[in-house]
Amino acid sequence: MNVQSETRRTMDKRQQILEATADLIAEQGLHSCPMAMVAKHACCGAGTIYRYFETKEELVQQLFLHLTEVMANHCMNGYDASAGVKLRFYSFWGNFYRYMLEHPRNRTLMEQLSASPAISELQREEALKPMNKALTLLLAEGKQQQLIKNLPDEVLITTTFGSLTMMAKKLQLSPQMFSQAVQPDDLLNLCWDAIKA
Amino acid sequence: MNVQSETRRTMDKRQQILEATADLIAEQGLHSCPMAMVAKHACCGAGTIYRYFETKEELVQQLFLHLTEVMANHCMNGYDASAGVKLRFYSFWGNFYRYMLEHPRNRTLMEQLSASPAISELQREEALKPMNKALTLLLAEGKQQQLIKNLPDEVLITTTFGSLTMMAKKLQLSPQMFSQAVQPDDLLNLCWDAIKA
DNA sequence: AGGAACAGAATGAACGTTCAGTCCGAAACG
DNA sequence: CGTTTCGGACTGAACGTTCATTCTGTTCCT
Repeated sequence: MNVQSETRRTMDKRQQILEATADLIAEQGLHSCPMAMVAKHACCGAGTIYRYFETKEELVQQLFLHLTEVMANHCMNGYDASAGVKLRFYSFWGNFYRYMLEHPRNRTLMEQLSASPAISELQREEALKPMNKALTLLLAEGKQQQLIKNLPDEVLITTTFGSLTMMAKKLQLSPQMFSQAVQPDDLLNLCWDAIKA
Repeated sequence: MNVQSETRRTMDKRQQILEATADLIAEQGLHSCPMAMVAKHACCGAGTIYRYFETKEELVQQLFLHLTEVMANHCMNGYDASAGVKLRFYSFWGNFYRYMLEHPRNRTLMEQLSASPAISELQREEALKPMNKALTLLLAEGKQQQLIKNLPDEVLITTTFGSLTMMAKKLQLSPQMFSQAVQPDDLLNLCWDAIKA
């Protein structure tokens, strides 16, 4: 058996366990997802999980890293680094917002894990670095062209991130509170108005 | 013993237990705050807690309600319902943001409890209703005067709330990421620009 | 004295983790 | 080619720990 298929076989079960964990945490919360139930949902014995993850804590951390990576990739979908500042802003954050809306399970998970002490702040920062790289370039260009407020990048990123995240959360948890449909473009306009000079 | 002092005496111990719970959850997270430790920090026996709260779950819910109420009150500090729209906006959200910055423990708590299945979405909505009442009036007036975008109130509130909440969180958890000091007024300007027509 | 409030040891359930044994495919051997 | 041996992936019952909750005896107040 070559390395490739060995890796594949291993990855598959690992992936099953990660998926099972994701489903359970999203549905019931971190504290009511016993390893025995993860095992059941992943169709394996409890002991098997420990062949792939040293502890439950590590399992959860790996899940978080996996999620973040997938999300960051979605944000960069069709991102044209040579396009204009405003267009790139809409592309990036539009991808982000749509991802959150279309993957409520993952949205819930990221929220739960981001609030949990199971994930250290350092891990969170590390996981988001790739996302921030593209944004830093974007904002630098925007500031230079005087399109964007001259505030620290972290402020511009954090406020936009916060707005869209909270909106996606509200729409998922209390859709009945929104009498009219909410257009993603309205939100992006709102975020753009916030940071534009 | 009259009703008043009976209430007072009871409230004091109840309060101690709530405070102890708040400290422990904020420091270690919901899952690592055993009742025995709550009792120790509240300087009482474990059994005593059950004289004031039926279960741990109820204790946590009461804590959440208490926190929300205190915070909502702070937001209304010095709120002059007859002042102009923009001024009221700055007053309300300025109070909110400052409260979050100055009470990091409570901020962390609200975040943890808001993400936890221990608190139902219904409870969360109920708790925030008083806050929303003032804001609804404010936004209606702003829209009428064409100062504010004609979007659903929930959108305007949620995005502002999200921005400020996320900023307070970032500043608390990763202060080193902000090279320059962040002026609250800069943030409020940013939020105002977001929602202004 | 009598009753309410309290403390903390006792209880039992739930959970993460371990480990002794099973299973299965691949190599080694006849 | 058929049989045996081997190794490691896998299982799930069992273990020890931790925790919420209860219970029983004690203290405090009137």
